[in-house]
Amino acid sequence: MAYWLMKSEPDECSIDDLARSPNQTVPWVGVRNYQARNFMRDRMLVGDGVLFYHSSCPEPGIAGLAEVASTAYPDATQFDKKSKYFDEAAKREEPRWQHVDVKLVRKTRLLSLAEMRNAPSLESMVVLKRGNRLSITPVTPQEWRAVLEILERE
DNA sequence: GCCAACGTTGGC
DNA sequence: GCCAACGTTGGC
Repeated sequence: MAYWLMKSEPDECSIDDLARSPNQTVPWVGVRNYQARNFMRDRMLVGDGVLFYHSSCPEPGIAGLAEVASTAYPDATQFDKKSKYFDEAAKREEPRWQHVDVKLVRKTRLLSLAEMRNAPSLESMVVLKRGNRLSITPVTPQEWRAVLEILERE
């Protein structure tokens, strides 16, 4: 059992969008970074914990808890010329991009980026490291518990 | 809109 | 393999 933080722009898919999706599940399409892809392809298992994070928005932060709901499979948008995620270098017989499905566990209060930065127990989180831009980052069990503990305080 | 940080591309 | 140029991310 592993834990992850996954960034989503609320304009694209917010925690409420996730809650309204069929089975409260969305395919995590559009990742076009090899390191993030490799996490999904090589390390994610069904049931892994996910911190659902809102990025590139007025109030960035953790907006809910989710879980990995599938192992990785090819991202259809890489072959779709009309998609903004189209990748003309991707071949059907050798898909370059893969993704997992993510299912809502529960919406939480927003644990803002500022509050995350202020929490000593979250200091080691990869997502808070200077210059980090990865949209998917590993979370340690200790960090996961610390996030839950902070959320339970209110 | 700015800009730091980092990833990717492509010439050599 | 090096590295400059360029593109993207994402907080502010």
